[in-house]
Amino acid sequence: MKKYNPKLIERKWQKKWAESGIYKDYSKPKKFYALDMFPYPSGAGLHVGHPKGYIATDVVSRFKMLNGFSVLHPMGWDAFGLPAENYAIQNKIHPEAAVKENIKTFKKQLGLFGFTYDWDREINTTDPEYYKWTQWIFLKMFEKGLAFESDEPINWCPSCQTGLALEDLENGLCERCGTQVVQKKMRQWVLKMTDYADRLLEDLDREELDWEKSIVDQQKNWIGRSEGAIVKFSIVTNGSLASTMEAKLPNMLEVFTTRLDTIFGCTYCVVGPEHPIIEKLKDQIKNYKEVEKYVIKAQNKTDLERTDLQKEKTGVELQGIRVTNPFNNEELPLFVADYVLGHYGTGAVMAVPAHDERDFEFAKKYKLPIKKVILPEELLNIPRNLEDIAAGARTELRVESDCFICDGKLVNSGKYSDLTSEKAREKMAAWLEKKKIGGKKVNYKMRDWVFSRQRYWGEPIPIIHCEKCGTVGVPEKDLPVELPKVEKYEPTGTGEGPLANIKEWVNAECPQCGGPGKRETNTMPQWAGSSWYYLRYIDPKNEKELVGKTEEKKWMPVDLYVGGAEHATRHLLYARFWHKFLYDIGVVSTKEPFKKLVHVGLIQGEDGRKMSKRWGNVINPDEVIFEYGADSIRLYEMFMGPFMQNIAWNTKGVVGMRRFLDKVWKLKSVISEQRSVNNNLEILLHKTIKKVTEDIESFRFNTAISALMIFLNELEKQERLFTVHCSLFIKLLSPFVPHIAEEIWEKLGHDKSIFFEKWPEYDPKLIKDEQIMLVIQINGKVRDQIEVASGVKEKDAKELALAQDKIVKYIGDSSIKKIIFVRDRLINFVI
RNA sequence: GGGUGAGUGGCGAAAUGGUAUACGCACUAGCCUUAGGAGCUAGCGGGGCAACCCAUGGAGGUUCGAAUCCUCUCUCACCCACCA
Repeated sequence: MKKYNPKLIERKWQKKWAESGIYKDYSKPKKFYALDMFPYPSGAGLHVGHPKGYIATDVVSRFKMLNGFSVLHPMGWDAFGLPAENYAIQNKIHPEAAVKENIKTFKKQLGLFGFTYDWDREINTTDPEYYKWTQWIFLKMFEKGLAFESDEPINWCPSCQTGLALEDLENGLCERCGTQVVQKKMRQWVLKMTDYADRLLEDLDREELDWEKSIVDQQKNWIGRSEGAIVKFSIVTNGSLASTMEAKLPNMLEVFTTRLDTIFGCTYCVVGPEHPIIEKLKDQIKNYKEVEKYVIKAQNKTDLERTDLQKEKTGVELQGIRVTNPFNNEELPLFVADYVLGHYGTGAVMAVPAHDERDFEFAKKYKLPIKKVILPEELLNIPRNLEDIAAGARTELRVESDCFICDGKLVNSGKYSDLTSEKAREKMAAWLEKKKIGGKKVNYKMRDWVFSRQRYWGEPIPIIHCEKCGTVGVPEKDLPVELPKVEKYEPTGTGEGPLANIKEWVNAECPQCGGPGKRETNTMPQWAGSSWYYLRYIDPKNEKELVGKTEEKKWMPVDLYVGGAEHATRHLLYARFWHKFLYDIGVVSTKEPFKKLVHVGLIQGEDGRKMSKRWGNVINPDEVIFEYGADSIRLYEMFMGPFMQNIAWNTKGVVGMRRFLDKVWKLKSVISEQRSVNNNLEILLHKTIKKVTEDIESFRFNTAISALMIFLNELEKQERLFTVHCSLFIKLLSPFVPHIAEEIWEKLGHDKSIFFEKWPEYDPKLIKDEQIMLVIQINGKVRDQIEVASGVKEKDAKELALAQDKIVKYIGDSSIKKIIFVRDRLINFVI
């Protein structure tokens, strides 16, 4: 018998699979679309952590094939964007060349694992034939008014020299390079994602959406819907209402609040430093110099400084300006303070120090009045019975500081006093609406998507600026607008993209009037191409449409999507947004793109830290495969623990998997005859079929594999092995370790691939043991166990149990108070 | 500060109200071997000669019975964070 030699076997089968194209049978009636988050091909190549998710989708894909599904399992490259470009700049290669090189490496590395990818469907986001459609989607959004130009200040990374979306920040630092982001006012393309906020939120609760709770919660949190109200405070300047229409001065200050019930406790109002009212009322503000100084200082602060929770709150009163609370006509001071954010709500708030911690802090510092208008309900119904107090009935009653931020009952609130917070909010909002000075309003934390980057390596935005016609979309027939090949592509830092330097590219005819125009020089962000790629796999060669209708209907939605949890609020939100837009314009037929979403846990370095060059703890899969074989690493990564959990790599673990496969390999030589007998092994086999089937379906690969190991251990104890047992066992193993499974299958005398076989079904009659071990407990403690026929009745079990010496001894003279009998499991005597 | 999840042998972990520690790694002893980063056999939570007792971060509770459910508490990880 030859030794198990994974190198030979794996090369042989990978070649055979590629030649025969067994994975490309898309003719079966049932479909399954298995998708991995495609990688961006970095220069470092794959480490052992990357393939974990890919292995899982491959296991499920093969499992589904065996269960009679047509399986679409594609792979491609997300190659635009900052990481690829920064890598190219650092290594002084053109990004296009770098990407080409890196893809080659990645593809070679992935090839070693024996995945079922249909490489005919390979896509690359930097391919003009691909980004033609990315640009097409942008144009459609532009046509519908969802893509527009804006001059709002945005987050600017001084190191990457580009604007960033809110989603690209980590604690106010650039997510890519860690540089502090600054606010910069500049012309930007923005996608109106907030128009879809409600649908993005609501559809997360759709029944057919089988997503992990943590990711659903993260998205909900990010979208951040909050129901509140707008209240208009009238503005009083120098003692009179500022409604002189001639001067066009604003006469109302709009604030947003979720706690309208606390409005009688409002003792001042605050606007953020960005608020336009400051500029507009500058002549009325007595201390304008001081105010201006504060505003400039606040604007120069980085986001990190400004949002630092530890820092003390600061602000300046706008002297000469007062605002009036419409509910009680009280005149209140107005402040500017940078704890109020310009971009959320109306950029202005009513401050209620008694019931908001931030206002409380500010009011204490500036000695502003604090007026209580909400009391905890418990305080109003103090229990008469002192014993209740002793019993802890009032543990809920805790007023730790003078600031009470929960709902309760209103006091000192005019006709609204004695109402609960919830009721008061309803009534007050209704009153505001009646008086036309505000009303209910829903706000979102999520902001529109800042969609332009001042960089070279991205999809050109297909827009031409014409002096006469303004911004004009490039006609569909002229797509793609190809990214020009240039020598110099470093960022300019001026706010224009590097493309601005290429005169012959920039100057273009206006598609509308034929006059001189200039091309848009900003490019799209990294996330553009990945926002719809799953659709292109379905119909990658289609030149006329983004995706053909028939093909789209056949494959969508994606049945299984596997990837890292870090994409919960960016890629997954952007993709859902684009998908909903494509649904609205009739390109796709499903409301949501991804049916089941599973996130893959990180594989950390052997030192428990994140695998990275910096720590020198990177494990290269090529070397592991060279040493132990692809099947061993596949098996190990699925066995190492719960799929979603982060776990440190341990090469010793791969050794164990190799030992297991060595034993599997040896089995084939001792198979003696083809016969089935009904014995314990048969029962175990059917139990194993059940367990492996269920575990693969629910992503519990680790326990599926352990069941297979238990079965092998049992097989090894047998004197004679029967072909039927071994065949079924190999089939169960095949999704995990396809190469060795094929080889053994062939050696067993089959001339067709094991993946043309049918997945084994268990016999429900066989998974019931005939004899079971019945546990005997006394007062819940295990004291003995007896072998009895399964399905034994309580009466018989009791008799048998009470006949055991040990039990007799334990019970002694005590009387049995109660007997608990759990069928086929235990009998418990309470004495 | 908010959200989510998790704490079980030397290590990765299993068990979702019913025999805690399956399976794998590491380790120990023995066999085989010129040798072993190979293979085989046995052992492997702690204590005890034993009968047994004690153990799932900690403290209570519910239950005939709790790693699992409830209350409090400690620790760790990830995500969000002045969102009014």
